Amino acid sequence: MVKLKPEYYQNSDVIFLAQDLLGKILFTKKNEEITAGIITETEAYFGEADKASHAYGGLRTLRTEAMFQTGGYSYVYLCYGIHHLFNIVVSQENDPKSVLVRAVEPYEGLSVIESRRNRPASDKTISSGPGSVCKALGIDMKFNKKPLNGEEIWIEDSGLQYSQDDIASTPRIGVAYAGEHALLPFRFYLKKNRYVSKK
DNA sequence: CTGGCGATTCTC
DNA sequence: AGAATCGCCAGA
Repeated sequence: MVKLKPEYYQNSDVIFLAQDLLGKILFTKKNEEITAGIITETEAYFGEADKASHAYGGLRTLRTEAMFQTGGYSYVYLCYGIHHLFNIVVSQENDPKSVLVRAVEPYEGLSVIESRRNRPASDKTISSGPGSVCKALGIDMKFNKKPLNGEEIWIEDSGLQYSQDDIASTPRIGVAYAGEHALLPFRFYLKKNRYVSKK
């Protein structure tokens, strides 16, 4: 397998990328331990015009700064004071589009993932939900604004291909405040995979 | 400076 | 159903 190249992420079609990233494999290396998961669920945030995005209206602050970088970087932030959430920044510089990774299927370093989550890898809740993904793969704020083709965190192309029939789409989770954008069907997941936050 | 709240999860 | 828990942002 090969790491996805920076050009892959510089596509401005975040709706396409959110679906195309399903089946790709997210790796992290922390304390010399490598863990990885197959991406099974994503959400697309389409930038300045998206009322559900942290970058709505072009809001550029210390927190959202990562999203304004060129595609191929990470955006990690803390939610509810407890949970880390991991996003893939896409498109070009100053176009703050991103893909939130909401669930993965454990792929490598299973024993490490199991001890981080204190449950067996066969339990589908081990890495379903954006906070759980980060805990399973050891992602914290130190992983913010990192290039996704580096040595700490990266994504590989598994070669898996899916058709539209394999992918379900629903409104995004937890964005009821986003007015008319709350209902847009920009959450995507693999229908046949158990490791999804909710069907 | 201060107050309210969030792209959530776990436990009761 | 409710708690945990804190950084971020808006408003004063």
